[in-house]
Amino acid sequence: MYSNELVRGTLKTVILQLLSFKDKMYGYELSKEVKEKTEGKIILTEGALYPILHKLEKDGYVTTIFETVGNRKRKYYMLTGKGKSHAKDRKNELLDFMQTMQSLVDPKPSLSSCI
Amino acid sequence: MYSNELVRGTLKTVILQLLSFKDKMYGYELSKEVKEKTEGKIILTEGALYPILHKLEKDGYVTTIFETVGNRKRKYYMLTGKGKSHAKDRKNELLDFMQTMQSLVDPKPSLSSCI
DNA sequence: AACTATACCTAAATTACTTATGCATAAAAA
DNA sequence: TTTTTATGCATAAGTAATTTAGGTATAGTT
Repeated sequence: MYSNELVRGTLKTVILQLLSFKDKMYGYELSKEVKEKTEGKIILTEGALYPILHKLEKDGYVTTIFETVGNRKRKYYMLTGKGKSHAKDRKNELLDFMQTMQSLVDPKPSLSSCI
Repeated sequence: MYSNELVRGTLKTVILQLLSFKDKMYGYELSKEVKEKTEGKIILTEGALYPILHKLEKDGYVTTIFETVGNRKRKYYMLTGKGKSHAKDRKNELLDFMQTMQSLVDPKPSLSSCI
């Protein structure tokens, strides 16, 4: 588990990115996916998740539909055109930021991450 | 300029890392260095900087000495042994986190960053 | 004379979260 | 059979790292 300060601020970008990989996703699914894909190192709690999703909808980045799958009601989120564009921007900003941070804390990085 | 959310949470790590590169640094110097090294993309404001430095001192990660250089009083910060160890830990956590984020938002990264 | 740079500091406000709680259904374990 | 775990949604109070805005002082620049 990473310290909260580090994860704070990246969650919206993560959600936007995961939504861009699929046609639609629901909240619980997003929560599970983040946990699985990060091997439990990043936990997207419900208290963070749902307010972010609601804000994305309010800002016009996602639209929603309810679907009932085997007696379970799910609220699916889908990126709008504006949302897809926003997701790309946020991703590019994050990648740029991480490169800047790399050069700042590790001026002479190893090439171990390269094939 | 990156969005505040993104930078928020990384500043303490950045400061610890910059301090680990030199024997001693003072506040204003840290502020200038972050701005220069990131080409203005990360601004370490005084309202963030000084509280962080004071907390680092309180927590025993740095010690301080005052020096007067040409009528200007500077407060120099130096990492303690504990501070050096902490700086390494924070750096490793940040690098680990960034790798996790990379794989999360960019599952098939380009190799453009490799030589 | 006013502005910019150097150099330190603090305090109120913001905000993205954490923690805690609530509701409902279904499957698994005790 | 009763309780825990998993699924699925949601909100609300509290926390803490900042931002924003202010203060003090000296020195060089316009």
